[in-house]
Amino acid sequence: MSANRGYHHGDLRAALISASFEVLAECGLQRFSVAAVARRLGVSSAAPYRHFPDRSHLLSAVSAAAARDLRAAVIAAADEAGGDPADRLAAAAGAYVRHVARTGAGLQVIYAPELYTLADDARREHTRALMTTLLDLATATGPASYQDAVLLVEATIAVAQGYTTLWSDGFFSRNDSSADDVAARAVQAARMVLTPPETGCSNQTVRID
Amino acid sequence: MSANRGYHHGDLRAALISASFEVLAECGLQRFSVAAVARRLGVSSAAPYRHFPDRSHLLSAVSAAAARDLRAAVIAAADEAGGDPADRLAAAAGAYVRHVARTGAGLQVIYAPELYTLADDARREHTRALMTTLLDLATATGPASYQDAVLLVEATIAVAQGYTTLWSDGFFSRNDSSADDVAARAVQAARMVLTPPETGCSNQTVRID
DNA sequence: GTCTATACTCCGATAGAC
DNA sequence: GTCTATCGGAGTATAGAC
Repeated sequence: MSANRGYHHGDLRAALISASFEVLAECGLQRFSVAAVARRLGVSSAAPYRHFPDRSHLLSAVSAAAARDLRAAVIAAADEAGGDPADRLAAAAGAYVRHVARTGAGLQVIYAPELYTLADDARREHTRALMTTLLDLATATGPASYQDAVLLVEATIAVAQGYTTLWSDGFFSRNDSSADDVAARAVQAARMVLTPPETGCSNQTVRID
Repeated sequence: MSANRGYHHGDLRAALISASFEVLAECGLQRFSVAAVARRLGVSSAAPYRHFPDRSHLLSAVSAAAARDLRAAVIAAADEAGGDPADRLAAAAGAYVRHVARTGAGLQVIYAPELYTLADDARREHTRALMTTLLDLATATGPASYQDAVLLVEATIAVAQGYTTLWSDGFFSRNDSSADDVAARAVQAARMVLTPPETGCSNQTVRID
């Protein structure tokens, strides 16, 4: 995995995907460029095109990897959250915030419009699995219908994405809020969106601690 | 300002700001360019630089206008929402979604990192007024502290921004969901985040109706 | 498989004519 | 105040050497 002598990488393809996450985390999708990824790896700007026909195909591979990793993070967070279905779904919001803070590859990347026309079965499969996982978590909370389960997933993702955007756009002062702080706030907010207001609700306002 | 002659605009400065919103709505901040704004107005790519020293200063003026318009929309939506403080704050989320869908200038533009170093008193004043308005709405819901009011504003904006991003990134199928549909969902979700779960809560899951 | 070199496009910004 | 013309830089992508 290290930079090698001469000019060769052991596995430039994998290295390109990995480095793409770093570029995304630092620059965002807006300023993502194949050239920047190549620079980061110390290879020429032409080298990536031996492994991906164009920028979109690289991004598609990144999207697939991001969906796979995010799904794993969501599952892990849900299992850590315990048995309550709403807690488990809300935990997915926290996993999302932390994942995007770390990798820079959120829904903007995973569902980037420019990838929609691309035929990439691996990516399709990973994004489908991610959505299935989220829908399963939502269904477990006992919505009245499949439609409602979809709305619950939407709400959860919207909360997570909202806090993520606020954080990455610098709306929070970076010094005051770590990614984990923001993730905790997202979980709290998601939990409230998902909570049928009846028994055992203790919070009066949105709080971190 | 000046008279119209030949290719001239009466007020190119104002026209540039207005056209910037259209470019933002179509391309997003990522692909926003001074050149595209000029093209849209049928003027040369050099013309904007007679009115703004550089791209950042144009964006700063756009940011100020966006903050002013968004604040007006928030106030109007709150007044329409009636007397309940939580309803009024939740209505701000809907106003935000509709505003961004229409103008393309959300927090990513209003609080764009590249504008932070710029000294633009007009913009500062408008963004400050917007935040004050939101904090006033939050304070009216009776948070335990100023800190909590800030957190309520954050939660409201996060929900609104989340639904907005999901919509603009094509996560919803455009055919199934209009901007107003999405705004309604955002209001519903925001209302639940803001609701202390005690009396009179009827919704079991997130619904539009 | 990676390099160098290059063609092309787009953008930001400036200079000078009118 | 706007135009034409132009420079410099960055990015995508290709061609051909090794």
